[in-house]
Amino acid sequence: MKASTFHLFTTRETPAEAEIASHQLMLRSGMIRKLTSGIYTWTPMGLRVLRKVEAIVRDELDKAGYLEMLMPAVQPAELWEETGRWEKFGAQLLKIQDRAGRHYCFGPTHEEVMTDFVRNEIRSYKQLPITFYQIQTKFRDEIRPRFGVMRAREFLMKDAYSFHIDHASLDETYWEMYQVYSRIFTRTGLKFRSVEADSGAIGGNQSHEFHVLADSGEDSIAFSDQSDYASNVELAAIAAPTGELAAATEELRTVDTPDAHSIDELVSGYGVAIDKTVKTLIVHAAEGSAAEFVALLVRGDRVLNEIKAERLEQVATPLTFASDEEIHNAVGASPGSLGPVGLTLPVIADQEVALMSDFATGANSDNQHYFGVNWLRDVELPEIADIRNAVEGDNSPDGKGKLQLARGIEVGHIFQLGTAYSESMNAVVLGEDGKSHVMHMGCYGIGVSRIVAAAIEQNHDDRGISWPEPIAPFQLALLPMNAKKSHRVREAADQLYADLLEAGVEVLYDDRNLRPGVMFNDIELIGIPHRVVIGERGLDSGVLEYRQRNNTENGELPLEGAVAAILEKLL
RNA sequence: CGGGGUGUAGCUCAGCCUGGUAGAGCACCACGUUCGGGACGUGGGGGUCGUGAGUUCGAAUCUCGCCACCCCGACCA
Repeated sequence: MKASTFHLFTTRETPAEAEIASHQLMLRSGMIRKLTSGIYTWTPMGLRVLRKVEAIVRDELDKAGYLEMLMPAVQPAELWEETGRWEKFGAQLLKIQDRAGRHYCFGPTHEEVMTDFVRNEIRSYKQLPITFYQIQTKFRDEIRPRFGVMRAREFLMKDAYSFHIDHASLDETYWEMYQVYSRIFTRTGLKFRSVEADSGAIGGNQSHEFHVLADSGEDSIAFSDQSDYASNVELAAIAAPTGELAAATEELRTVDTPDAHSIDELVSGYGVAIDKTVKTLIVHAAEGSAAEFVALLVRGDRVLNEIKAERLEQVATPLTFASDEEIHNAVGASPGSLGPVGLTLPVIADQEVALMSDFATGANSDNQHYFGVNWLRDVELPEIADIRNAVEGDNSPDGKGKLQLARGIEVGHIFQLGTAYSESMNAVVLGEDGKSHVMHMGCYGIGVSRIVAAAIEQNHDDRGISWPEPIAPFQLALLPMNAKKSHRVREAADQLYADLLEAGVEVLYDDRNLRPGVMFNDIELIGIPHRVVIGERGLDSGVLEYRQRNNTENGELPLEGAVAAILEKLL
């Protein structure tokens, strides 16, 4: 490809709207342009990368025997009403009407359409298992689109759905897909990690996320330093801390704390160590409980894990925090002054809290706290549970090692859906026993456009993008120096370009007749992995200059037999 | 959805407070010089100042409405 006709839409300045590196670099390198909030045009350069990722995904899925198809982006409301998701999906569902006033949505996902197709076409267990996939533009009306294509409203996604006669078959395909995903992400050349994930409200019993590791990632993942355990931090269980309840060394005392309405104020205003504070959160109790509310205790510097809390049988689903007014009515104090001592509500303490001694907590009376609180002596030890987010250094739940935290960008998610959709949509097949069986389903997503952004987050420097070779828009950039004046350079470059094309190399030939600095900067910004420079100096001594994008040293290649030498350098 | 901010040339921004002929740098076009790490000179094209009302002799500038975009928050005791 010649740069003169391919058009590079690079810019020197960073658009003000871009915050993170990948967004800035995608704009500056001319890969994308914003049309409106969360909606982007892919330029020829950007599209090349997107297609590279897509090709890897498609190739591995095809090899695994899964079947590509293409479903409509626009879907009728009736299908979504069958599963109840027309209402449940929420504001992210883009609803549209045709001229007759009929209701549709722009598909954010395709469980309904897929299940509808399969229930109409698949009749017998003999046709199972079967897995279909598509690579298609999705639309989710994100609450807050940001970071360019990383969290866009319109995005390219690979979604796959598998159908099975029973759970055992689903489980088999699920783990097969897990392996396929591992191969896909390995092939992209990105550092990634698969983690146990929340199977969430959809139900099902298995779910894994695949994360590209990057410091700027929106998700936090926890993994053991001594085993294979890895999990979304939201889900990461924490093994109970070892140790005994320490003996009390302080007297229980009531302290007037008119300035302390939060843990931070308690710590900064009254000299309490934050790991000697306990915060008390009041949530709604499960329906049918004796009490209306439940108190949850976590250490002052910890964060309640809502997924874990919601799983407690005493706690209402979905987790609902009591309002200030409800707290006042139930306890007689403001939210900032709550504590377990003298509390008449059921109390559940985080396992770490249960081992604390001499701690500070609200006195259930406004403007007062108890200091020097000790379990057993001052208040009965409550029920204990794991209800907080994991932090670095917690015990790994598999009993091996400590947890470490890393940031990740979720680029893949696999799910055992079970019969959630097939049941509500009556997707059944005849089994070997001659009876109807509700099909078991799995669904498997990959954020194709997000992978592009994630790859940049993981692979860039102050000069621009540095693509992993498998997804680079071009393998090689060919830069002639002063070709305008030097016929020798021009001819040598033209010839090498033709030879490289002949050899099947994806080469970007910068024939724009620009000053060298401009070409170098553009090519480095775009992030092409290999670069060959042809100049008068080299021609005199029969060499080409060669450099890799992630290197700052120049090397040389012989002009004679240059193509073969270049091919050696390519992946 | 709540809070904050910004809309002026393709991009980054100044001008607005204190109303009076719309600016800079980059980018773009022409010519010349230059040519191994974002050159220079000369000349030039390009903006109904987001939009609608209002105030005023006069509005980019003041007032109000609307729209768009960006940021923060929606784990708080």
